[in-house]
Amino acid sequence: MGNQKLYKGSLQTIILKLLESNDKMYGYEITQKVKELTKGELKITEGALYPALHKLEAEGFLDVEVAKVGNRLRKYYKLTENGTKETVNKLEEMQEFLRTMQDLVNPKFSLE
Amino acid sequence: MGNQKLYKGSLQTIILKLLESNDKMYGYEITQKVKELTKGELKITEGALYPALHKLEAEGFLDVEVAKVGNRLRKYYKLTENGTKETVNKLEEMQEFLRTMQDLVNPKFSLE
DNA sequence: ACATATGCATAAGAAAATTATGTATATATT
DNA sequence: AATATATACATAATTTTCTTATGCATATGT
Repeated sequence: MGNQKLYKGSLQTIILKLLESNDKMYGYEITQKVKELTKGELKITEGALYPALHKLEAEGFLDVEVAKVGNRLRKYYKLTENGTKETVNKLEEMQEFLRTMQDLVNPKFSLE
Repeated sequence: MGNQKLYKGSLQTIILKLLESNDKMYGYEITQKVKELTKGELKITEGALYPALHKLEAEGFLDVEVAKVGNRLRKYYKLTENGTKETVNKLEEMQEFLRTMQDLVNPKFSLE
């Protein structure tokens, strides 16, 4: 780790991508999935996650469905129609960012 | 553009990388170089750049040399010994970040 | 009994940017 | 000659996005 700050700005995209792949997920599940997929490199904190989910919901990109499992509650989030479009946009932006950054820090041809 | 916020957290790494490749550069030159290398996708603002340079200098990663060109002054920055080490570290962190992010948003095998 | 895991949430503070503003010289355009 | 754009530095106010701390509650493992 130590490079957590590089992830600044990418949380929304990560959430949207996961929901595109998994139909519906709840908050805690997202934190665990990210930890698993990144082999522990990225740990999403609740202080970042829940506000982000609320914001995406307020913007109309996510729908919520509350479920009771045993005696505990879960809030399942899924993409709205607009959320699906937004996901496509965000993923394109992310790809462009990754390409640009790759070229900047590890240029194949000596551009600089 | 529109994805400027994804670059949050990567400015220091970009500066260090450019100085590793170009020996010495001044602030305005850095903004132009980045604009050129990213084909206009990333525009570093002065409000971000100058404080970042001052911070890197204060941390002992950069040395400054003031030059007068015509009637205007330039501040040339170059890596110190520690700055060179820091650059290696930052670039490794960046590579790991880029790999992880690539796997997250564009997995080759269906991991999710 | 006690620690850890599951599950939600918000508040205080820090970090890193954007936007706005300021100063000054040099060059190109009308 | 006047005006706009480019070059060159800098800082202050504000915003965005996160971390850290805290709070509540249930479930499970030791």
